[in-house]
Amino acid sequence: MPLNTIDDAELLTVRVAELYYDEEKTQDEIGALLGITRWKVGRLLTQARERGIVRIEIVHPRARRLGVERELKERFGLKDAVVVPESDDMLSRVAQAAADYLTSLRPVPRVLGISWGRTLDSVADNLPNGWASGITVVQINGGVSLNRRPGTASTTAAEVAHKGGGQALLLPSPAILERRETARAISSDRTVATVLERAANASAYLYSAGVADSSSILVDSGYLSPADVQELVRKGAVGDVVGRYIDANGNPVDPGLDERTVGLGLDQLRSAHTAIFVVAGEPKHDIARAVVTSSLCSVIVTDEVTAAALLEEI
Amino acid sequence: MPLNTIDDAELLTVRVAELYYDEEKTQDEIGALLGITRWKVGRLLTQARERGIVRIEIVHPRARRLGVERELKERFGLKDAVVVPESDDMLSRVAQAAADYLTSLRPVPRVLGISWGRTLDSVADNLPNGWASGITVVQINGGVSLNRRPGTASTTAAEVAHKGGGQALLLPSPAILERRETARAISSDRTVATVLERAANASAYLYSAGVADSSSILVDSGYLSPADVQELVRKGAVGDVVGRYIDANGNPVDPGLDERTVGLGLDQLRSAHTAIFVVAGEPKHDIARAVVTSSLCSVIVTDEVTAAALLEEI
DNA sequence: CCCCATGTTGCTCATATGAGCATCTTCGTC
DNA sequence: GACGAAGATGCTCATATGAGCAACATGGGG
Repeated sequence: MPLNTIDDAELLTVRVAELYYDEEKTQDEIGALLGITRWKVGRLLTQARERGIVRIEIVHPRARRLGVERELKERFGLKDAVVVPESDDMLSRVAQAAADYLTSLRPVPRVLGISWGRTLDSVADNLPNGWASGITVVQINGGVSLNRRPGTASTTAAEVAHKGGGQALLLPSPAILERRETARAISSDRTVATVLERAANASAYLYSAGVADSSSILVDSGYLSPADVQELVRKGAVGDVVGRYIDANGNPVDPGLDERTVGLGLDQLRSAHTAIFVVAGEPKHDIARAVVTSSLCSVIVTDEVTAAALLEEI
Repeated sequence: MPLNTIDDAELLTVRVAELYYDEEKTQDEIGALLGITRWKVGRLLTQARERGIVRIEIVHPRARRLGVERELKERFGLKDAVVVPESDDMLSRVAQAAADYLTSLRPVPRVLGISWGRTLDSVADNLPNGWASGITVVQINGGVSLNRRPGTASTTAAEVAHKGGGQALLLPSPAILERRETARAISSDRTVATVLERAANASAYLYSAGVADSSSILVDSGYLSPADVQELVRKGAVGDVVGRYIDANGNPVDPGLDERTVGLGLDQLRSAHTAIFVVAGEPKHDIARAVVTSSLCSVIVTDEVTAAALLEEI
């Protein structure tokens, strides 16, 4: 007794799909061959695609997932979304995609505000020379000098500016200060205030986010101790955006800390016309969710795993 | 410096492919969107398919590999070939395919000669009831009674016949006898001779092959000892076809043994109009090669791994 | 600097294909 | 067995697409 789990119509569908896609026969020919009308052949092919018997895949390092992008845009009211397929090195794929996006962004931004970190670094690396002409790149959060690896924060901005045939405007301030008063003072100092003002008026922003754990670049750079981060997590922090720790709802998790942080405010990001959020990797799913649900970005660039996590019904 | 390994034209190709296959836009629309003519879009799509950027795959347990089938037919001058994609259980996939092939074979054979073994068993299992009407199934090589598992050889033929609404003609003889004279005697005995004669005039044959090692069903059934097989291998045996051990050139490896074997001769198989050879699995690559290169079959049913091995240039 | 070889582009036109619709089956309900 | 709903089928017709060709760019040798 053959358990004919697979029904006859399905087998026919498979044969039709083979003849059409593998053998490149016309629907007419296939109809003649199998003794069915060409319309039936056409319908079977539609079914085959719908039911996943025929799988059409675009295999390329720079391929994107337009279907998922559409879903993201609809679900979170984004202006745009870029989703790249899974791969071994998703950070660089996503960074590449972000660089592509930036390059083809119209109108070309005159002033671009950027944050810094490993992700932004990678984006800078992937930008082609001449991606813009006469761009002004403004750092939107502090970060000079304290880093162990020299100049991470500033070189990112410099590279982006250099490749865009323009100049970088660095924020000459630590990311986080020890006392609120110092933060206020430095923010109103002319050298810093000027940059913050340019940052506030940037035509577009490009930034990433950090995870709330000791692997954060803010810990690495010495601004926070692992214990500080643990405390923030206890208070509900899921990660940081431009140096500011937020909870799942996108609100600063520690107002005191927030006041000690120098850089663009979250609300300025929220009201920006173009705020491109670049995020890749499993550990950043929570912070990514916080960012998109609280409208911190208008454009997201990410990998399909993160996108899927964001789209999961809760 | 971005190492632009991927050239711009290729990126365009990818975007076009995405819009066409994922977004289901027309070539016209894509042209308008990307500022190129629809003919260019069409050409890029052709390229994308040729260069493997777009991969179209038919995912189905009963899918086949028509491209490989064509190559096999050409390379080995076969009347037909059936190749199924790789899977966990290739034996049953191949058997399923063989059953499908037999069912759709035109003209429907009146008399079908079959061998026996694990592969043929599986084919029988996969045949649907009513696959033919009034078929006569003739066993083409000996094999009664000695088996440990009762009746393997005969039940296969019986099942094929039963499902085809006909009757089985069993070969009432051991596969291999101890003395040449006994083999001659039994072959000319009326009960056996009649069957052999029907077998010689069958309108189609369906058979598999065994590997020349101790896992062979001929060893399992007690006709040969592992030592016998070792000796045959030493003489160049790659496996057996309808009980007869052959070398890589398709010649009997041990004439003495061959004379002691009861059943259809290899030359009768070679001159048959329709000889369907069913073979699956890595270990049978060598015997499969011997069969196709020495024209023992006119039709092969196999898996794509075996097919690829056969097509490898030597 | 010119010329031919080679490849690329935009086109015409024949063909392949899908949308939309009328008709025909099939099957469950009364 | 009659009836209607849901689905399958074959068709017309507008549209999408690929083949084939002429015009055009490109890029080495002379």
